Amino acid sequence: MNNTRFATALHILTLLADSNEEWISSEWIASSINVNPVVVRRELSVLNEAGLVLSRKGKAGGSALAKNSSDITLDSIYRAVKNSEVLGKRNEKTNPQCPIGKEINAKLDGLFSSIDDSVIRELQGRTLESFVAEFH
Amino acid sequence: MNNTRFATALHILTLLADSNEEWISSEWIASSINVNPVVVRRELSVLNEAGLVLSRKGKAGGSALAKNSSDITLDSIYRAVKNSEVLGKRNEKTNPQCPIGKEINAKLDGLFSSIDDSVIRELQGRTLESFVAEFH
DNA sequence: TTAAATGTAACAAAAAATATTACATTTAAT
DNA sequence: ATTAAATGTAATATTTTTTGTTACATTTAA
Repeated sequence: MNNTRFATALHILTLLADSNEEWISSEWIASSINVNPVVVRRELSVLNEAGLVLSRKGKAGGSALAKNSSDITLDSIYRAVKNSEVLGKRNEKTNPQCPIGKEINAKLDGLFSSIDDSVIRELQGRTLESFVAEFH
Repeated sequence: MNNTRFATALHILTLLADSNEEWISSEWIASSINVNPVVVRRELSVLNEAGLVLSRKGKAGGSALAKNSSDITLDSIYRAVKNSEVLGKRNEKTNPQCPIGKEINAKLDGLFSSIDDSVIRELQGRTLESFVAEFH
């Protein structure tokens, strides 16, 4: 994760959680994050697929949380936006002639996914509600 | 971490651990990983700074582990190569007019570093020796 | 019918990661 | 001493990833 997707997604959800059931526009969200509205809509679309937000089109459209912020744990956000593993990428063309090169990616698979799992577990213990509660 | 640096570093160290005290060349390491030797030398230099490997120049030069593989925990490798946080980057230009935009990066700091810490702890429990032992 | 919103494709630009070239320096061995 | 083989590293190029932008079809409330 060398990108801003998690920060963007959590920012979006924090605004929605803080908006008293109002449907807020991507334009408005974008101005808080200070990124292009299209970037926000793209992320909203991902969060929608993950079942975290609802959106509606048309005049008076916008987005809102799909469930209570106490029922949204941070791991679901992470999972929705994650596009790489914690320990990064493997070298894909390791030498099959070399005993180490031949096997290392299989070994890395186990390590990489167990580290990823530990992050997921850590995030499962935190809710959007408690994150939002940190703001006053 | 959306790069191959951890995989590359661990590959290098695995080869060194497996090499019976021989000093092996970056050329040889590169052919196992299948990357450019300069990439290997750059990473060796980082691992050297971290106190994990020794290198010597000249004919019959090469690299070797600086300490026993049982004394190398994976977190030291991770720390040496890590150049981004687990949850990625923050949006750097959030809106100071917005109550959320104004504070979110401070809140993310706490979250991001506690997740990073949990990864470090997880990696501390694993040694290079036991990783290498998985190969036969 | 119009205004204001989403949804998304297509493309552009910027940033990050990786590869390559070149060469100075070091050191062992002949 | 000279040579061969290695590291160290700067400079640059290329590729991949990330982010931004433009454009426009579609939806919906007023």
